[in-house]
Amino acid sequence: MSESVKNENVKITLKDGSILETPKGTTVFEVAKQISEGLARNAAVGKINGEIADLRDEILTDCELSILTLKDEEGLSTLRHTVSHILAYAVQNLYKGVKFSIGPSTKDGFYYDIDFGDITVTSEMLNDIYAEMKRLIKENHKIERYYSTREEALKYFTEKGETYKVELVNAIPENEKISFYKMGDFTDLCAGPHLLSIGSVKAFKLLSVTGAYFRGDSKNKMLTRIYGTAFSKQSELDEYLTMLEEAKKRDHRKLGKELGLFALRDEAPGMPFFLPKGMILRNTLIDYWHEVHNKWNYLEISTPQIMRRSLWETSGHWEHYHDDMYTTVIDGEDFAIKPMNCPGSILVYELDPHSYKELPLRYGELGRVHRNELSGALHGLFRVRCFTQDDAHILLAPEQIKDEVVRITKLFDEVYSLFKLPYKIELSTMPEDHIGSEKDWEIATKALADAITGVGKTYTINEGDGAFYGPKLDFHIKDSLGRTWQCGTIQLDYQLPGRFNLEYTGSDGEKHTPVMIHRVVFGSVERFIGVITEHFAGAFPTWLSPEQVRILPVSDKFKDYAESVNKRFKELKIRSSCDNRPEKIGFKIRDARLQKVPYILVVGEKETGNKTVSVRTRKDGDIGEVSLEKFIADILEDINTKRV
RNA sequence: GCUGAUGUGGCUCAAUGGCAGAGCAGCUCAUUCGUAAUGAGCAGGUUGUCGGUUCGAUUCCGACCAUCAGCUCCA
Repeated sequence: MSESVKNENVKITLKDGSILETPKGTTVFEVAKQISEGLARNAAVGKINGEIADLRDEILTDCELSILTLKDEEGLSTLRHTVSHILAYAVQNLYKGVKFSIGPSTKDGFYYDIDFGDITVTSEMLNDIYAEMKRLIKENHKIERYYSTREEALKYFTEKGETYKVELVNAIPENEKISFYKMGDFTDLCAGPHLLSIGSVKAFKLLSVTGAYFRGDSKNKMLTRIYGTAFSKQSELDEYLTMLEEAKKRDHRKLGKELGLFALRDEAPGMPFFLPKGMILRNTLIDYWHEVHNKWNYLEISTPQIMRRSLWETSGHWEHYHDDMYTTVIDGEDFAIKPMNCPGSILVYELDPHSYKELPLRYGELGRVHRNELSGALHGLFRVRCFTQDDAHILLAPEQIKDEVVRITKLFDEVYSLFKLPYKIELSTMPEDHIGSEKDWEIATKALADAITGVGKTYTINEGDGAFYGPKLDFHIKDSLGRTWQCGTIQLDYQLPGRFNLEYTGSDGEKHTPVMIHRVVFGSVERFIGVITEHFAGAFPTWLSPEQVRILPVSDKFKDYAESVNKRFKELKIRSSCDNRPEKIGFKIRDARLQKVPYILVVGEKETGNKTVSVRTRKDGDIGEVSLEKFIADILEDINTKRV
């Protein structure tokens, strides 16, 4: 590599802003080594001009360089990527005749897709593979990078019978270099970057084996995918594994059953039943939604479940969304059960002529939609076929977009903050299957980006993931276990209003076509309930708890006092109940604790005499005797401030 | 939809080519109790559905349905 050096001075701006000048012919890697021997030895990875790169053979002038450690997000993904190659190396050593596909890092770890031929991979085999990986790491193989021509690469993989790799080489665009990484006897096609050597891998685990299609296409052969994860330190790996266990305990499907929130039945796959307690939670959430949307000047509407085919043809859904729609025939004509609420809102807008003075016009709708999701994709409340979008369709003038998106972002912030859910914003751009001109898409995409930058937030770009009618902003919230969920979206739509010939009269007296914004905060009420169930581990904040207080008389003798307290709570609209069963107090407490009731009140002789209650909170346990009035003041404050 | 696994009282889980079992929950009785399980008894099942093999199927085979882990898709 060094013989190809022909650049002038290397002038590098470091992460901290300082500038480093080095003599002619220095590679970035050498600079990196100078800056921090330790870090560079492990990672050999940095960001050059903002792009993540393998530093070992990059020669650049005037670049900005930041060296990554294994703790940085990108450094960690490099580590995981390398571990996936070690996995493949171990498999190559242990099993003959296997063929390799790809082995990338993912958000939480890595995987490698391997064609094991007729062999079924068992968990014992995972143990063997793990042991072999450990052995290889101990041998601390160096990782070397080199390039080859397309012909050489094809020849190499064809001779080895690596048919998947041949396909992968063929898929590499003409102008890109074909790069290989070699560790010991294992050579793999890979764009990198990778660690310098594998000895620095300290903590990894193989997690599961599943099937996955080559290149994600179900027409291709199903390969064996081995999942694993890796961290820079053992303690971080342990923490992650603990988190996985905790997540299992919090599974909303399990909690939903235990707490009596919702149920799924074979008779309606993917269409949840809400049970009395789940209904209280749901209605409380919806009451809050009304409160917020009232405050931000939304007008609530409700539109029909089933509408005529012609409507969906005009909207484009009949053509672009048909596979996901349930259809029916009424009086010999085709109808569709709505998969989206937007066409309904448009019909409402069409009822009257509109002036620019009315805009932005914000229609809110808790619209129940049905989508024919793949049976294999159904999952509790997270992926269902029938759900309620907390939808809104905003019609406005193009020049109002930025301000309106800013307003929506503020509303979102208010809602997510209430649940203590931090979030990240993602901007999705034009997909292949789209309607409208590229020019319109460009304008729309820029408007969204500008609004977010305008409120001082940042976003990442998700190329080609927009809806078919426009670009969108997705809000990914992060729960208490650090998992992310896509909830809110703001979709800009220059297409639908035009398709329906919507108009408003401008200040110039001329007719103009409004722009439409589709947006949801919760995303789906059902899924949001699933998310917060896991986020709070079923211990909902008092304002959301289906049962806020449970009163436990110590024995039958104190039932009357318990009931009088209960009656008082009911008058104050506090959700309470009395556990009058002839059981011991310990038993009743256990039961109330398992149901995650935020306040448990024990009443016996003392409390009856003093007009007090003995309070046991979900959070702090037994906090002793408190006057009834004081308790009422406290719980009302908890509820009214929606304390989390 | 695809690949693989699973399906046994309300729940969690045993067992078996020959009468299906436990714990919890439920019901009854006794206990009236002070901060995470009082005791005794009773009841509860066409083993997901349909078909096949068999003297006999819950067990073996097939189809279907659902669920789970993924792929894919997405709120």
